[in-house]
Amino acid sequence: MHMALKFVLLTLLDRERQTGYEIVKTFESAVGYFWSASHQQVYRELSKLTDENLVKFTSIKQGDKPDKKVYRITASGKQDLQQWLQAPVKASPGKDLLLVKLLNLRAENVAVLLEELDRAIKSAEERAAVYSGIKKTYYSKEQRASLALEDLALYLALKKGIGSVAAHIKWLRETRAEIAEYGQGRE
Amino acid sequence: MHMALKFVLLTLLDRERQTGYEIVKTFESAVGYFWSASHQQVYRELSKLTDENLVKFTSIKQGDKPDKKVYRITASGKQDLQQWLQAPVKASPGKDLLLVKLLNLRAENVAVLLEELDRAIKSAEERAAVYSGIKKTYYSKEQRASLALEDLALYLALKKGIGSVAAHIKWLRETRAEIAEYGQGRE
DNA sequence: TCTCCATATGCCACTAGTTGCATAACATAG
DNA sequence: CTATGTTATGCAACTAGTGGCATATGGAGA
Repeated sequence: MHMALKFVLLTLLDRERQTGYEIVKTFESAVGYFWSASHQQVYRELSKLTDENLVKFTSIKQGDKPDKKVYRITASGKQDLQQWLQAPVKASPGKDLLLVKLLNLRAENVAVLLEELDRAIKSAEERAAVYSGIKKTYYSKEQRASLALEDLALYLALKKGIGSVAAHIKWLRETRAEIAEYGQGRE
Repeated sequence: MHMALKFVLLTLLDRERQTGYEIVKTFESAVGYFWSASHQQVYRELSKLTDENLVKFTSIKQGDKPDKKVYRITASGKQDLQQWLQAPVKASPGKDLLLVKLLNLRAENVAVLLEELDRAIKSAEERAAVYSGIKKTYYSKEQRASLALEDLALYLALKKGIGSVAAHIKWLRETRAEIAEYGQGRE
């Protein structure tokens, strides 16, 4: 079983009617933190989903802009989506090139790997700050108290992001310290 | 810049000479927690790396088993690897189908999503137990004290795994509780 | 004019990943 | 004998992902 993008698109179109362009924009914003796909992929998949009658579109002429196709999920599409929801998600083992780089750890590579870790720390801290800002702006205590069930997912995704980036920063710092200590002559 | 598997293979062959089969086995054990590739991919890539003179192999006849090719990295390969080490790693935004599923959150899907979360909690707890067992078996305090620099990477990978699975379990539990609370009629 | 940006869609060629199949050598169990 | 497992390698077909190119409509700036 694969076809993950299919179900991502069905999910998004189940929430609201959208153009391919809007979906691509979604992947560049909120959803982009936990899914992404190029516009070529999106249009390719939408075309297939249309052929399979899982979605349909309405063409709309826009005077000031190019024409657009607004897609919506069909009843068949809803069925497929519901079946997918019932099926267990297979967790995909991640790929972490930073850890691969650390496999190259030996005396002559210590400096370059410490640089990599410093970059990673900086980048992770920036990401943590972004998440924190999003939380403050969109999910204050009051805003969270009035969140509808349908709007909870993005908040939960944010919480996951916050928790995992914090754990990552913790690990990065400890790793950096441990390697720097080896570099000091421990080995 | 892509070709990630290329550098994973160069890294592994820089550490020790190996057959394609051994590399695949590596992806099924320790390294598999942070990288993976099918045997078809491995052989395809090894073939390309050989054509590009980044690795070379020695064919060995084995009486009781099929012949094998033992690969090793060339000087060119080492150069390529070193250049890659100097270059910043691009963090790839993850893909999280569980979060995509949560986008389907509404009253009629609460039960099925709670089931999914329960499965995820169970699975994550099992993974945490595996990591804990590995730490206890291979990385006791004494063993860690005598770890060579070259052997640190797998320990650091384990630490990362432990930290991130803990954060994940925390989030899963909080998420489950929050959704169950909505299901109790908060909405 | 060109370049960049926005909205909007699409084709093409290639790489990376997946799945199925295959061969060769051995072993064990039913 | 078949089935399963191991060690060992490889081909083929397909899907998923990436990067480049393109068109169409508009805008702004150098």
